Amino acid sequence: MATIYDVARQAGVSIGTVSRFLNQNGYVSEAARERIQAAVEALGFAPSGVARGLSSKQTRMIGVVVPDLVNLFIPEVVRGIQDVMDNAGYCAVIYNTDGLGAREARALKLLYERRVDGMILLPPSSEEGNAQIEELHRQGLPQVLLGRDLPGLPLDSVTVDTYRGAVEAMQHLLALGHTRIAFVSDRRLKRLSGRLSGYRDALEQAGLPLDDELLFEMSSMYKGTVLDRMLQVQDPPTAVFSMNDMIAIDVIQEAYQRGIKVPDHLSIIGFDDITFAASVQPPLTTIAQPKSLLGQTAAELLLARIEQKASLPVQEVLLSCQLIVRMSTARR
Amino acid sequence: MATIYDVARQAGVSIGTVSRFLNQNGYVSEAARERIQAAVEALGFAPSGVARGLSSKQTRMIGVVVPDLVNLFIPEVVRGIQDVMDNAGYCAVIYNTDGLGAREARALKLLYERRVDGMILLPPSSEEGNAQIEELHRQGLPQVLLGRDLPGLPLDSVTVDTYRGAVEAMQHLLALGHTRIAFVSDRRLKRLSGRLSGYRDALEQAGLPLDDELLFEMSSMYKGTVLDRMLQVQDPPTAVFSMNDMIAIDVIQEAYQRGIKVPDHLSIIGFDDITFAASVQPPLTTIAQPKSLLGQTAAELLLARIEQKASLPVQEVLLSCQLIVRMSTARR
DNA sequence: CTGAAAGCGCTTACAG
DNA sequence: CTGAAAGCGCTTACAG
Repeated sequence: MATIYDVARQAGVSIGTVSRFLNQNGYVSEAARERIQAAVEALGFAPSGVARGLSSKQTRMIGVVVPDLVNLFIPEVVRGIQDVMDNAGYCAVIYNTDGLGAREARALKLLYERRVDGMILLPPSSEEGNAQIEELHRQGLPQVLLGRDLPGLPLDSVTVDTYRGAVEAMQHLLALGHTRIAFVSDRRLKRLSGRLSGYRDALEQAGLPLDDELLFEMSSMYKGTVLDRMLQVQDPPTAVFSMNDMIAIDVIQEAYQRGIKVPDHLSIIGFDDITFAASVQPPLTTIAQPKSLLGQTAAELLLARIEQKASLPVQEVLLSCQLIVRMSTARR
Repeated sequence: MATIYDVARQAGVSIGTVSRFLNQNGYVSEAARERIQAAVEALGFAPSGVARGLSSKQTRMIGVVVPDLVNLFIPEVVRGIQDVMDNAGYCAVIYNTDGLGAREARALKLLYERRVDGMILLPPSSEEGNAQIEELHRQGLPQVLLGRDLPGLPLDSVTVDTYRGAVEAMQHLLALGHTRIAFVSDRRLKRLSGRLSGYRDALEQAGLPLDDELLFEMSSMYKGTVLDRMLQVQDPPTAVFSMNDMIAIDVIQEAYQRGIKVPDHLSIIGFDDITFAASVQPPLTTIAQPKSLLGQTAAELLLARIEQKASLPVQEVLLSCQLIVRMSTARR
């Protein structure tokens, strides 16, 4: 593999000159330029990012820690991150944690050893992970939180106002005349409490009672029976607010199997607006999260932080959701 | 940021000894061990992967070039790759090409500059990309092709026998008594021709005519009208073999909107078995691809290649598909 | 068991 | 405009 020495020798100049040519900083005479260019091509020379990283103290790599790539939501966020980073000349190293605290801490450590210039961290948060984030922050590593927070640490972050989104989802249902509205959550996503607060507050504001019987949890334990449980409630719900689209789609399917028509007999609204939301039958009414924008914003915050370090004040960006009305909700 | 020099000084040994301790090769006295360990912890020392990479000439990073992360299929494959690589102590740098030849070539070049120890390359292939692959192969970089081939280059590869899968899909439909079977493809996926060949051969073997009128293309241009076009054929199809699940699901939705019952009036079979296939209504009969296994196998081939380089014979692994019968297909 | 030294392939002042 | 030299933080024989 050709090195800068090979190029220098073949072009009859010093490595310093080749370096200046490569980085387009400092002067290089036209004559030298041409010879170097020719040598680079003849040798198929590609400068070593590793050596560069060592001497320049920046790798132009960033770490992205995600809970799961096999989830319709994450890849779109990652896409947004990569688009921005790619443009800025950075590579993204993606690490899966499976939502496990131990793996999160390990991912952070490994990425740090790799000397990434910064990191973007997605949920969920764990104690081990948080401790590691704190440690890295102390070491001066730029980090941006995406969709999660870590009280007490002055870190940049981007979040979606899911509370507001939940309120909007509820207002949509309320405006359609529903008064018995179920909330379906997922045991693993307990932390996403903004949605539940929005559900509660919207109900309260509408002067409706908060009935714990209308709170359901879709766990593997119960899988496939949420709807059954709903129907057993006296004065059963006429509408369902699901904490995410995946769950909403499962409920739609359960309804279909029992001959319950959506939205005629039951209205269902989801959350996220995953790619499939528009393709199910009936197309799902949902609260869209700005997935790509989330990623892009996080990337931009990180870039700014990498370039300015401590001199920049901490930024916390809050993005808003959007109600997408499709066919799964109707007047009661 | 602490370096190996800081650790050595604090522990009262030379950096060579610290290095030996870190890599657990060579002897280090018990006394030295303890002092070094203490110094490492006190300083929060994490050895620089960059410096390591430069001197050891291996970065323990691999590149993964994918067409698109926002596609139910890819993330699962990537997952399989990461699981294996992670275990072997490698990081995966993922690069998106959007299926664009120019971006593919660029991705390869950038990854090479980063001195990844090897790469796994997913479809589609492009001329620019192929030229770059050839160039890198000449430079001695280990590369594994996943789900694609590049005739003429002796590269390791893993592929799924989609031809066989297509034949099985067709045999399933034929066994149900269908004789007029449509094939729906996607303009962007023209290259995935194994499926089409399987469709044709199965028909031929069954002694059925090959009717070009039954070949449809789902392109954005026609989007939403495939079914309409199908119904205009005289003696219209009673079953549809779709080149992938996404398309199959779109067709199901179109059918639903026109009041055509699946599978009563029309049987539909997909390909891939994406996560959602089981969640649509009716649950989709499909040909499952071993997504995670594809990734794992590619990772294992690459690992072997990295360790043994040229001494290993070229390996070409062919994985098989599996028919998953659900509810979208029925007797004619 | 341990240290001194060279080397990995670049960048970056510093002279000239 | 250009070269010589130091340095980035490790690994790896080589002596001892």
